[in-house]
Amino acid sequence: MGEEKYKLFDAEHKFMDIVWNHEPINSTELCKICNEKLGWKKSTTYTMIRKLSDRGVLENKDATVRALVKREEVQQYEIEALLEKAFDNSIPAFVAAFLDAQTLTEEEIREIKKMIEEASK
Amino acid sequence: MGEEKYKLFDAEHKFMDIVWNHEPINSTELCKICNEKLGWKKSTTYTMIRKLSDRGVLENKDATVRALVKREEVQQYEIEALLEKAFDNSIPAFVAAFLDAQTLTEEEIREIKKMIEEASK
DNA sequence: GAGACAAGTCTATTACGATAGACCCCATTT
DNA sequence: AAATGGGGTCTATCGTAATAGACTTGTCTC
Repeated sequence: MGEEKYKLFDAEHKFMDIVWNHEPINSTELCKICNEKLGWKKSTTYTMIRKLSDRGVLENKDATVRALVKREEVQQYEIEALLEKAFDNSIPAFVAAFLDAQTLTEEEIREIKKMIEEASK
Repeated sequence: MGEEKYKLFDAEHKFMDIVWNHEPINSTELCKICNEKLGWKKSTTYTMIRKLSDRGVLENKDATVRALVKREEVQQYEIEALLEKAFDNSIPAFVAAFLDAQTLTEEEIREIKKMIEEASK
C-alpha cells in the first residue's frame, strides 16, 4: 500500500475513469474520447498514456490500452489518503462526517448495515 | 454546500489543522508554530492568513487568528468531494472501499453500527 | 509516388499552488 | 535617536502538473 501507482492527480484520475470505462481500448479511439469529454489534444492524451505507463498504472500494447491497476484499488487508496490527511486516521470522525454529509435513505442504511455484517464475518 | 470556503489545497489544509488546534491564536505565535511544524517563513504564513481571510475561511482581528469554518464542515466537504470524484457518487461503492481499506476491530464495528443507528433515527 | 491517416515521440509552454525576500509602520526599550 | 521586535503588505520566484505543437515513421490506397 501507499504505492505511487495508486496516487493519481486530478487530470490523471479523469483520464483513468475513461480508461476504466472503456478498456480494452484502441489508443486512437481513446484520443477521440478524451478530446470529446476532456477537450484534450492528441499529444496530451499520448503524454498521459506514457506517464501512466511508466508508472505501471496502465499498459499500451499494440495500440491497445489496458489498466494495470483496478479502480477499486485506487478507491481504497483514496479513502486511506483522505483518512490520514483530513481525519488524523480517526475512523469514528470519518464515519461521523460521512453520516452527516449524506442524507441516507432507509434502503441505503439497510444495505450499509448488511455490508458491515458481511465484512466482519 | 460546494462552497469555495470548504475546498482547501494541501498546504492550506496543513495550515488550518494548526489553526484549529490552537485557536484563538496570536498571529506572531502562529508564525512561530508554522515555522517549527511546516518550515515556513513569516511572510509565507501571513500570505496564507490573507488568502484564507479573503475567502472567509478565517479571520485575523487585532492580531488574533480564528477559524470561521469548522473542521467538521471541511471534513464533510472532503467526503462529498471524494464521493463525487472517485466514486461517481455511489454510496455502496464508497462503503465497500472503506471496509476493504480498513481492517476494523470488533470494537470499531460495534461503534460504527451504533453511529448509524443514531443517525437514522 | 503522393496523400491520407494511424500511432507515437520529444520538447516546449502554460497555469497555478507554494513559498519567500524586501520593505513599511508603529510602539517600546536602551 | 537608534535599535529592536511585533504585525503586516506587496511583489516576486519556484516547482511542477497540465497541455500542446511540430515532427516522425509506417502502412494503405488512389
